[in-house]
Amino acid sequence: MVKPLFKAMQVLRIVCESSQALTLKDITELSEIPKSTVYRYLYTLIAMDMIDYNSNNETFSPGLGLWWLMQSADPFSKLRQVSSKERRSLMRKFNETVNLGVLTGSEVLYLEIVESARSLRMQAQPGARDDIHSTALGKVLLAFRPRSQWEALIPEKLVRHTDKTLVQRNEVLANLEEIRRTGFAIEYGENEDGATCIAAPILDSNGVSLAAVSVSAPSSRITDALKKEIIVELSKCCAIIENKFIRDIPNSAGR
Amino acid sequence: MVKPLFKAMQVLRIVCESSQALTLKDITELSEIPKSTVYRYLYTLIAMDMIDYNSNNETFSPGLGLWWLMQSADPFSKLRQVSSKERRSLMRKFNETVNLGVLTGSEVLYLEIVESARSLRMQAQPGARDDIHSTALGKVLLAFRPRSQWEALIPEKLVRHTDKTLVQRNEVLANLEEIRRTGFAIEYGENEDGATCIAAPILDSNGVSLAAVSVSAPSSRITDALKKEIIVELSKCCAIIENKFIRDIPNSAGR
DNA sequence: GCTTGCAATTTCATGTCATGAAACCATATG
DNA sequence: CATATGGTTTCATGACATGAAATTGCAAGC
Repeated sequence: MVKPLFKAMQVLRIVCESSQALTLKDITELSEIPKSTVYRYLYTLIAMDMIDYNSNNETFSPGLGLWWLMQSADPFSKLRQVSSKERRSLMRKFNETVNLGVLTGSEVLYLEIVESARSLRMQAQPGARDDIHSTALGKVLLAFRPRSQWEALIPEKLVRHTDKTLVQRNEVLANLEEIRRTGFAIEYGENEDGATCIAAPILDSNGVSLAAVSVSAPSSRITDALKKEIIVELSKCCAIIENKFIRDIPNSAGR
Repeated sequence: MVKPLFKAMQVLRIVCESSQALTLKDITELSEIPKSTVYRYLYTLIAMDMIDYNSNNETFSPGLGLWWLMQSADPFSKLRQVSSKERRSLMRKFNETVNLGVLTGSEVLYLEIVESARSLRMQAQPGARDDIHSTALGKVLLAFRPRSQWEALIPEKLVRHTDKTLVQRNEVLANLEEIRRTGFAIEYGENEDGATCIAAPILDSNGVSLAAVSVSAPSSRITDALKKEIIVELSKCCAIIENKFIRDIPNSAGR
């Protein structure tokens, strides 16, 4: 474990996670690392373009270097690109918000959101996270993982978000079984009151979920007929993405 | 200048810029840093989630940590989000590819591209770069910068991309003046044969270009009438984005 | 204009710890 | 079985990261 590297990354993280540009003093305090040390880290990171220095107000902010790194490194960029058209057309079809998410750690991560044009619509920011057990996206992602992961990711004690949240581990596990059978997840206000969400998985060639797509809308708008239609279109959409993705993948099958 | 940090960043960069996952040996050779040192860097970076280790084939690839950093740090995320709907609707209006770009260093950087659905269409990848002097996007971005920057960014010797490329500095400077007067740039096959591109700037409150939007299409499809229409719609689009962006900005006016 | 305060730089003696050669280990290949 | 290849660990060495403290630079207050 290389200490200067470790500490410098903390500094970088602090700079990146702050919404405002920070001064040396700020960073020193937040990181609890001596001033002169932080100073040298910053200096080095600036030389590498990881951090920008604004000489007007003597503040530090995230630099373009990171962006360059991501440009080639973003593990989801293929997924996003490949799926972008399908998700957009799905959004237009029902005029409801369409989300793309993946499992990270024990949460769902929203990668990208195509918002509907309606004024009453579901809203979230890319990068936001939610619990697995209370979202259709989360449950469908987990359902299509090896069952050995289920127990690890669904703890005994589950956070209640609304009246309808499943807080019993057994309930959730049963739900996962059903999702795995039917191929999609549906959730009525378990995560947020009045919000319904329908999700389907994007699977790799082994049948393990890579990502999932969901349509989320105010419960009031989701009639039974519409629900059926959404499920059909959503499944179609995911199947197409799956296909595209698998055909596109050879370049990531290294050496 | 903190050496371990500096070298570790090189390693990180190598891992990120490679299209395949690399082995320790690969990285050692590419970075020309001793094996054991690279090993420790990698180990540390893995602990920080900046790099992923795949134990199956003993390879290293970019990790999620970077993605998290970018999530909050991406200097263009606001611009992208704020402009996304306008650019999409512009694409639909003419069914031609719409680009969003910024100036970095002495090149144009394509931030995001909304592709038209036509089979003959302009294509580029986000993160791609082009010369300033041969693209509408580049010229419009530079035209709306202080004139003092013009000379610095337009060298005496200009690279010729096609028959039509302006390779005389004076020609380009005159062109910039005109663009500044008219408010948009148009380019017929100066960068690529048969490709026409029309661009307009997104300006900050001082009239300096932050970014630019362009419509690019095969020259054969761009009639005079269509050209005029595109210019009108493109200008409208940019004006709307400008407005949204300026209204949204307060949170980035730090401390 | 002088002083005071605050934050950014720079200095420097100290000893930590990053370093890389070499040894070691695990696995594949002939 | 021998050999090679690449990953992992060890270890003595001294380079260099470190942080306290001094210095500079700037701005506000008196």
